[in-house]
Amino acid sequence: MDFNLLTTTENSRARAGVITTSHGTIETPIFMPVGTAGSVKGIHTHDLKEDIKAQIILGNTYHLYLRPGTDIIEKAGGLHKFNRWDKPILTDSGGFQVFSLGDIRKLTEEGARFQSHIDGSYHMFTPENVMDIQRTIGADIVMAFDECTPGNADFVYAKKSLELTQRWLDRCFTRFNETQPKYGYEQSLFPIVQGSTFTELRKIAVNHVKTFDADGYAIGGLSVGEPEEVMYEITEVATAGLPENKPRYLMGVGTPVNILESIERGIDMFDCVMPTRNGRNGMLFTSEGIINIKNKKWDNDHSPIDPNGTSFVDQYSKAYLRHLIISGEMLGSQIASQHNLAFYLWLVKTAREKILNGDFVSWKNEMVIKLKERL
RNA sequence: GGGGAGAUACCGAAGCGGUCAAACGGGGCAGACUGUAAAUCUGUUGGCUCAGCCUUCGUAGGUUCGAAUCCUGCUCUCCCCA
Repeated sequence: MDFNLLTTTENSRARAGVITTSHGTIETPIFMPVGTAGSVKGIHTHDLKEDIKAQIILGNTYHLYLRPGTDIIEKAGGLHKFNRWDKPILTDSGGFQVFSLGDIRKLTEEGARFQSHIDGSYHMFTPENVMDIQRTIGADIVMAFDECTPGNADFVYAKKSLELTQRWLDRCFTRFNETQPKYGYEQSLFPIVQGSTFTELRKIAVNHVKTFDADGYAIGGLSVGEPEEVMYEITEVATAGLPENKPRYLMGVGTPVNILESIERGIDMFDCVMPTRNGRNGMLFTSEGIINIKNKKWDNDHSPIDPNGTSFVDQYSKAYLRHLIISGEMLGSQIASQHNLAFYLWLVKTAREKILNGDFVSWKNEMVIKLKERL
């Protein structure tokens, strides 16, 4: 994998670049739609590619391991073949599930013992087997197995948690480096910077991950309950310390505003369930502001969902989409998800253009005001 | 013609003398959602000059300190037998 940093802006840390992988290039900053169980919920890969213009999508180690199971994915020839997505894929390691599954898991030095949310069966994730599973899934970018520290953790816990993540990272790289890709193309391992809301810990984490000459670096443990200003502050601390010539990935973020603010702070890659999950639940992100399409005021509004939208679904009317969502029609979820994803991709693409043109910051400041508006 | 059952808030449906403005579902309205245990979850749903008051349980009366709940008349629905 290769990263070519094209430009940085003078009055901010925002940057534009190109990542080259075995499955094609990714123009950064980029948003990566989340396809947890091997599918971006409700969206065909055809539309992902042709309409939404996604360049890379996510899969999830935990979910794919439990179902359908790595043996089936291996038999398929890897996730790209299994789900018919021939562009880059990134898999999350399951670290976030270790965090979000709460009381059905237990952390030890060895790894995370957890119960399947599907059938309650017991499983063990270790840095080693998570690397092996991700080798089998065959993602272009695989994530280190970490503990996603809660946003409200105290210093003592956060420090302990970071140290565990660091020891696990060493083991991840050791295993990763002693194994080979299974399908003939290169894979890259991204370490994850933890340290919760503590600047001091984040700096330690950054210095640690830098000791590995990784193809890219992720920042995790944000947007997990801490105040937004803290998230921005920590993002800034992290990007300031990370290598310039490698992509930086802010995991799990976020709202359109979060994304623009984080691009300004030097982030290149994002993923978030928000466009799809909130879309299914009736929330639309548009260039004019946020729409809750379930609200009664749209019931007789026959204007397009987003007149400036780039997706073909944007020509459906608000009244029709409201009807579909209210009626529980699956097409409603699909249209809303597709619109939101197309909007997110438009947003990062436009941000990129503005960075390349040198007028990112002024554009961003205007956009942020609009994007916060509730229509 | 004879016998029986029933009418409760937007809909369905509990309640069967006080703790009932009335359970529960649905529908309506609103909110939440950030590396997806989410096509999920939460709140609210008679009115008002709102820690109180007013109007509501088919309808008109009655019994009672007190009724959606008991009694009588009326109206309407449904079922069975002729």
